[in-house]
Amino acid sequence: MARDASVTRAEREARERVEALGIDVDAYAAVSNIFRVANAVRNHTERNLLSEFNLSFSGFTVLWVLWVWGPKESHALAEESGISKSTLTGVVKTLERLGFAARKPHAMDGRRVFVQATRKGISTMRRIFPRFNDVEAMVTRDLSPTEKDSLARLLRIMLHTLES
Amino acid sequence: MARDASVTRAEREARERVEALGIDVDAYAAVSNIFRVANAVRNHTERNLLSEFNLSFSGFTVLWVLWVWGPKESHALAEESGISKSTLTGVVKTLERLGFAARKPHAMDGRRVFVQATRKGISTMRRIFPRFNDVEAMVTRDLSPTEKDSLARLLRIMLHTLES
DNA sequence: TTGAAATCGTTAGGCCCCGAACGATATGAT
DNA sequence: ATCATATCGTTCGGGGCCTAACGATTTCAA
Repeated sequence: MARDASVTRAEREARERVEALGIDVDAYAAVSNIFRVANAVRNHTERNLLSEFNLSFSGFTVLWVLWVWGPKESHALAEESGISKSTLTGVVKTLERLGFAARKPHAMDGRRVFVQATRKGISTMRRIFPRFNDVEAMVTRDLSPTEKDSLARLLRIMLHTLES
Repeated sequence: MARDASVTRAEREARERVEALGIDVDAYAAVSNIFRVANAVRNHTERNLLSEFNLSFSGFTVLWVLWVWGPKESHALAEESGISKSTLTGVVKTLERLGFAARKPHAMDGRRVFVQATRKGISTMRRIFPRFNDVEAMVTRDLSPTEKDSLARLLRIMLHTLES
């Protein structure tokens, strides 16, 4: 089947409803499709892969960060995972219950806490990540390598805009 | 300032850690950046705009669908909003409490329920949406119109892939 | 016409999500 | 040495998010 880049029905309806308001339609189309894709991929991954390991998407993300970066302090781990400190507290509790991560107090500073992946957490990530990447490859299978690269590049520009 | 499309520190670290595993790096970069941007924009919007109206991002989305499409049955409204039926039940409760939406029983079928935006909901959307679009324009301000269009097009291809 | 099957929206249970407030700890100026 | 200030991670309260199970209703075949 030829790949399909046509505007979805929802998007078309929305355009008509909103056209009169002096809206930046290009910006709307770009951003709303980011949400749609993120939502769809997240749900697909949770249902078809992560549920098998009792991991939420956030749990997976946090464990992934620990795997890539090694032990991290809570505030940095939350920042890197894109969630708040208070959310991280709950997610780490879940990861501890599953045996995937552990807390470690800071030697010099009684306020700080390190979080690290356990051996079980690491070996689990080694099993999950290739399959997670299979999903990433699947959802981008109708894009050429150049287009994937271009997509990532455009999104990176947005990230830098947001950070400034 | 010249716009910045450089690879973020996190992404660079991840690549090094993961390179050995035979990973599709282009797919990884594209998908992970979609999540990063979606997360950042969602949080920014909730904090700086929607909180003013006591709306969550989902509440906004549902109200937006009702505004664009008019009254809808629950299952279709959930589908269109990208959330489950059970989540919708809670979100509509909140919208009702805020006076933005109302339930209406189906005349012929006792199982079905219509949800519609109230006058207050509609007038509120007319105030919010242009400001929401301002955010969309802001986060894409470093992309040319052609690039925004290209971004939306690539994402649409992914959406169609996911739906098939 | 009646009973099994399908289809609604809701509820139950468990986790994620945030901001605000809190207690514990550390820092730094006096 | 002390005490105000800053900075940790956690708790609290209120929503959002899912799947599974449920009650109510409708459909349709026997």
